[in-house]
Amino acid sequence: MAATMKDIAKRTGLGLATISSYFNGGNVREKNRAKIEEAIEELHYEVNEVARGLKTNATKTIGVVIPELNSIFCSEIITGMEDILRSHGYATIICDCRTNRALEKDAVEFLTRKRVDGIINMPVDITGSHLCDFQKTGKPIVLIDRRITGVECDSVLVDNEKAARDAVELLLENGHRNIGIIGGPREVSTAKERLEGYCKACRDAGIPVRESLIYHGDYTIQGGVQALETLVNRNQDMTAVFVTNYEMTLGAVIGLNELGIHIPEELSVIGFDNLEFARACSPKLTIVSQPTEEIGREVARIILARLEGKETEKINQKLQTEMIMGKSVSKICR
Amino acid sequence: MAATMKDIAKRTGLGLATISSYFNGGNVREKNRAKIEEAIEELHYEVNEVARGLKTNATKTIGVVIPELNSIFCSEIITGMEDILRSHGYATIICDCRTNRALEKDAVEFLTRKRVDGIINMPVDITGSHLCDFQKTGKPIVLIDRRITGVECDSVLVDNEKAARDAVELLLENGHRNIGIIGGPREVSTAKERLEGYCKACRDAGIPVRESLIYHGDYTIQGGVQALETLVNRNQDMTAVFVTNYEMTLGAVIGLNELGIHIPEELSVIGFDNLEFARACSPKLTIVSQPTEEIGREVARIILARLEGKETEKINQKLQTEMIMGKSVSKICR
DNA sequence: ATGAAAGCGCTAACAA
DNA sequence: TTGTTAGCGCTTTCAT
Repeated sequence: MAATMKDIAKRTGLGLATISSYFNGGNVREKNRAKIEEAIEELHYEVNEVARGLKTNATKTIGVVIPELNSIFCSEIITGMEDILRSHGYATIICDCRTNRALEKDAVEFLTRKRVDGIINMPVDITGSHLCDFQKTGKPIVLIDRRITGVECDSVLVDNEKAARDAVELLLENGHRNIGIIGGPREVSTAKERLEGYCKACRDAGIPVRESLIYHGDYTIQGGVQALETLVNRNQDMTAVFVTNYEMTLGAVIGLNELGIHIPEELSVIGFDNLEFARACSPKLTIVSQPTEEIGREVARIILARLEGKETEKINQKLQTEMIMGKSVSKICR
Repeated sequence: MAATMKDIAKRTGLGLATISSYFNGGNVREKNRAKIEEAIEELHYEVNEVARGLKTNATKTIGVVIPELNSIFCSEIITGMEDILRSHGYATIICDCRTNRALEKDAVEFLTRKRVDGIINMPVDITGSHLCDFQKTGKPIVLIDRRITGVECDSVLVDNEKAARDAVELLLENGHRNIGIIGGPREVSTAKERLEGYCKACRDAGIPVRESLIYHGDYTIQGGVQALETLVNRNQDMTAVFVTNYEMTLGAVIGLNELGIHIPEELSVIGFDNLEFARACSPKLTIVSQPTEEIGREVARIILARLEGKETEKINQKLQTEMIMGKSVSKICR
């Protein structure tokens, strides 16, 4: 068995309170401090955070529930976030719910039993019903990327409408009129907002929105392949396509590749996320880039503030995206 | 405050042991069972796993320490693994140590304090010194992907030598003689083995290994870009290059792109991992593909077996890779 | 089948 | 500053 504080007390002849005080930054006489440190060394003592957690009712653990770990948008956010949280003594338990509402609910219950101090969630269930019980514990919840209807809590989102508007306007400026969009699932807020940006940009340019140019994808690679094929087949006059997340962008490029369609001569493309992938495409892909690092940092900052009891008003951060110019958009002269 | 077993006891008039027995599959009279269930419902009771962990000396939590979460090889392995572990009631705390030995050591100590029941590690420190103290607890450690020298434990590896040999032999069969390799860090076992496979294949074909064709990269994207540029510059006669992980493959493709070198006319390429990226390349990239899902499954299986006290002998799994044919290798006629 | 009580390793209130 | 002690919520004997 591992050494306990009792062992240290016995070995040093001190009381438990002194040892505890030592670990919690209290005042301990220099002599005793040395004794304690020696004992720790000898016994290879490590604080038992489980026991501490039981007593303090705080596990120093944050639960993270996301749709797909194996998605670069998620993993980039988590990387930065976890770094900060760990440096503040918090562990993160990550639950990948495979874009499945039932699994998402399971994950939150699981984390509730684990008594995590807070939950960070990129929600799949837009009603937020999976979070209701946890919220009753009074512990903080921070939402990433997507809005939900049922639950009021802090969130870090991206200005998706503007992101899409920027992309579509770039295409319009280059003379494109028949622009396809590979959107996301109808119920996901980011997808709605991106589609809305697309529609607004078109309308503002006096171009009627045509249903056949809109494809509601599922944010997966294979979905992107299929979306591209469908759009190409049913729109002979389409000269450009805007793809609204990374996985589908990858899928669309695969589709174009396998159909032998050349970018940008035959079809202009604007993708989403993953700068490095964009650079690896030939010609380099023009993309909308989300500030994943910043999202991770902000989420960490917000939940830490809540855990320390700061911040009273709801925080609803909205971050901006950036267009990264490549060579995948051609100029059309009429 | 959340409800406790005491609250249920009070509400049902039963003793604590009965409630506990109910939760742990013991025999409880049907009448009482119903009463308990009603109370759970009413009080929104959720087991406190922290308290349970303190008592049972098992947290039902596994620590995972990896070099980079934001690497597809890692995230694919973790995805499958976490799925299985969670379905067995285990949480996974993931620590991304940023390919840094000091952070890796910190992570293991952190997990030790958290009293995780076991550690899964894709090691950065090849001496394994970061694992020594944890190993003394008698809890299981499973290594992924890389060998270490100091510590004896279960591992799930890949046959890297064969993987590299397959790739190089394919190039040789197609008439290539001046084959470059973008290898990994000298001290990492996978890199050594892949380089060894490259060297053996060359020697077996009667081709002397030329130092200038070997680049020791760092397994990062930017490292891949630089490696490719270096190899191309110092080997005018190089007709093919073998890249030994995904990030560097992405980097190499970026480099080729930016230098305007065509695959495979000017340079044949064999990459590593990420089938989808390979499909998105034009022409489709030929790659060595590692069985990430299987690795994840095996790791989960092994650590679960250990946790249940099964398995006595050290397990050293070695899985095979697969060549996925694309069109990035040209045939050279002489 | 159920109840009473001890104790897992820690913190914190109180006393000294 | 340091020691004593109660108790966090659970499991687990040991009785009954």
